[in-house]
Amino acid sequence: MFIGAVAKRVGLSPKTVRFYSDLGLIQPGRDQFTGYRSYTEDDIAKLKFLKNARRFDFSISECKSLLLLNERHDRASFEVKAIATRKLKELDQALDDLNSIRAKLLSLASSCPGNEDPNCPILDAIARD
Amino acid sequence: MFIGAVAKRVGLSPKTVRFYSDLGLIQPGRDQFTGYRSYTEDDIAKLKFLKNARRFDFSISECKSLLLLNERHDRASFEVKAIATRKLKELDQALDDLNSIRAKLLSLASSCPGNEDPNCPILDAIARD
DNA sequence: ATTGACCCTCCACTGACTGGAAGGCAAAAT
DNA sequence: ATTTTGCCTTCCAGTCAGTGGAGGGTCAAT
Repeated sequence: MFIGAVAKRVGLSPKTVRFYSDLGLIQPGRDQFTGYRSYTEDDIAKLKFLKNARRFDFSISECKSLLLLNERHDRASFEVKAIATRKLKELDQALDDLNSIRAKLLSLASSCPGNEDPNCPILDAIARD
Repeated sequence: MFIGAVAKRVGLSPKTVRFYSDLGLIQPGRDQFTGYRSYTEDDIAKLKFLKNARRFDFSISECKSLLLLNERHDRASFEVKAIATRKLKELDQALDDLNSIRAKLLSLASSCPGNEDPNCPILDAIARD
């Protein structure tokens, strides 16, 4: 199957699929006459795996590791869990940061009249030394 | 004041301060003989403003708008509040996304034994079509 | 005279793509 | 028969907000 049809089936853009093949995450064959990238069902399964892994905010590099673990049948589940746990920590950190920002901004926005008047506690807070 | 001292006082790297002057966010004068960027107290206040605004996840472009509003004394507070409210929506969206990711990943990680065994529900979930 | 601490500009890199130009190939519409 | 369309290819540039480094000028102290 060629890249356009593959992309549609997997739910990625052809650009992204090409990008993943440039990175060596997937090694599609080539049509002997046209030079088109040619994907097997196995390649397509890997692309789906990548798409799903990316949705968990795993980096490309982490996705590569997970892909390898998925193929390595003598893996240990703790190897996978370690990656997931590290990602969870990152997510928790990011959530804490965003929550803190959100709370501060919400409080400032709430105290801002939002009228024609120039006086604005949001600007005051940002300008505060 | 020159860029190194300014950066220290504001809490940004000299690179970043230079970057902001390249973007035209701040227009420091130049030392007539050395060509060094030369910052007034006003410039330093603006840099602090930028640093604080960036901490709220405002983009550089939004920071520029906020900076202009802060200087424009005939502004209306609703102009500022509109930017803040839009950012709050973005933050809420990002938080929802992250929370959903986190919940799914946590549930998967919890169901993974994390032992020497190859069987792993995390990989199973990612590989699932 | 030289060292060290500043400063300058310019280029390249990050991550994960996206957009677009320029061109090849094959089938379908005119 | 020709043109259009719709694939596909490669390569270059841009996104965002910086960071890192090379190569070189300036200044005070040693």
